[in-house]
Amino acid sequence: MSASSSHQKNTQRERLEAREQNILKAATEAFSALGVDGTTMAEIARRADIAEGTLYLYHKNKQDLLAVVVQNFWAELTKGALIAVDVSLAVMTQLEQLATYHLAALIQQSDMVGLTYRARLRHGEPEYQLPKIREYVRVFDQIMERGINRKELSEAIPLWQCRDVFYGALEYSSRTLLLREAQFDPSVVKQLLAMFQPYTIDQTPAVMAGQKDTSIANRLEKIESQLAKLLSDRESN
Amino acid sequence: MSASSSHQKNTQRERLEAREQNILKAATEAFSALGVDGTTMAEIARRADIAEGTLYLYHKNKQDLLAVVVQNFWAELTKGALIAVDVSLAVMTQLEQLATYHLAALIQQSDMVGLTYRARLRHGEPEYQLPKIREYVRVFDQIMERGINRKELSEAIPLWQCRDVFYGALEYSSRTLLLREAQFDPSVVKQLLAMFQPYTIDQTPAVMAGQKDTSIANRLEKIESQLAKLLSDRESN
DNA sequence: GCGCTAATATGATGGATACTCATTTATTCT
DNA sequence: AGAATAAATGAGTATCCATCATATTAGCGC
Repeated sequence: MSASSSHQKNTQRERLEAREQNILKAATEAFSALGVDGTTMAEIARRADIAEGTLYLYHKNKQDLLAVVVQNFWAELTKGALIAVDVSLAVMTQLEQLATYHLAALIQQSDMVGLTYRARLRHGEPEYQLPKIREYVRVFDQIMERGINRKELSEAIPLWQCRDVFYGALEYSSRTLLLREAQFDPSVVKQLLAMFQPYTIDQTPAVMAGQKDTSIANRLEKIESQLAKLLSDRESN
Repeated sequence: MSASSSHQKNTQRERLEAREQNILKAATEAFSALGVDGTTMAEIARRADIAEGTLYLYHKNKQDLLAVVVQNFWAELTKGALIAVDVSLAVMTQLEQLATYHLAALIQQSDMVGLTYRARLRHGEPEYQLPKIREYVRVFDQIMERGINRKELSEAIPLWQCRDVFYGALEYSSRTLLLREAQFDPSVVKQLLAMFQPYTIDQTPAVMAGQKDTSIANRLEKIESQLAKLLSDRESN
């Protein structure tokens, strides 16, 4: 019996955890499918197979439950982002990986993005941002910080401004892509990265610059120096 | 009395219009101050000095009233934007004017931006955008279109992608500025414009190009003219 | 001015729902 | 096993959106 009892204790804890997860899953699916206003607490309880009152043992109110759902979404997104980015590669490549992952995720899970807007609107607290979202955005910051540390990115612009342009452009792009019912479009990422090209610092040392470097800045620089040489040669003649 | 009667008819129409405006004003202030969920239809009716039922003669339901409030906001914003932009100036200057106006307005009226997110979330219709918002965004498009027509902007990038980066960056910047409780920051606009510099086509003739211009377009142009000169010299020799 | 019709306004009422709480059920501890 | 504690329940309450039968007002021919 003591073994059975300890086993029961275990399953009890597990059951609580499982119930918590059940509620989260039920709420996520309901909110996602029916919208916040279209989802009643009764419906969530029904889907989680518990009584309505039980919901309030786990979450203070509907708004709180929504916040948990949304936070969970962004936490998962952060996990995925960290996997999608290969830290060993060039920083611009990392940015491309993250941008691609981000844009695709936002489009694919646009309903969750909608819920996010709704969850942010707590009244009273002045423009509060959910911690898990902040954490996600930090993934962008970290890559750019890394770029500066590795001297692959110019320090000319404040990091947060770079991040705002990058992140904001992607977020809005996902909205317009959805509006035109379009799928993920890699050219959006390409163009955005191109705009950051001027702030990159080329890593290939002059010695091993045998292979082509197609960055515009580099090609221009090479042409300019060649021209300058030609002109000075001409003058000396 | 016929004069009085016609006058009354007039004031009657005016009273209807005035009542409409009263409701709009009351709803705007209430939503803005108390949030959507914090505002009851009774409260709006009280502020507009009418009975609750009367509200429904002017607006189908709460969500509809919110939509009207939000649409009105963006319509006003569009008016202001058209005034803030001087069409006779260089396109990049127009973009700077619009960006400045836009960023300042979003920060100053952040509550309305919050309401906008809420109004967009009609369930059923798939990711619908309010027409007045679309109209506002078109102001951005028009400037860029003008830039291409005037050969001040490169056609290299699809216009809508440019617009997305520009608009999205500003929208997100306003959010982060609010989060750090900062005021309007002109450097945000400056930096954003700088990122579009590579896509501008310089208008100043080569003669007055004394001062350094590091834009890629300009450097290219200079190279081209130098090359042309070299070649023509070679031929004449 | 006066009735008649149409338009407009009202607020009591219904229905729905978020949240509470007294009671019941399950689990833990001795 | 039995007391004590924790968890779950669902009927009940307050609130709020939206409706609708009724009341008020305006328009208009005479």
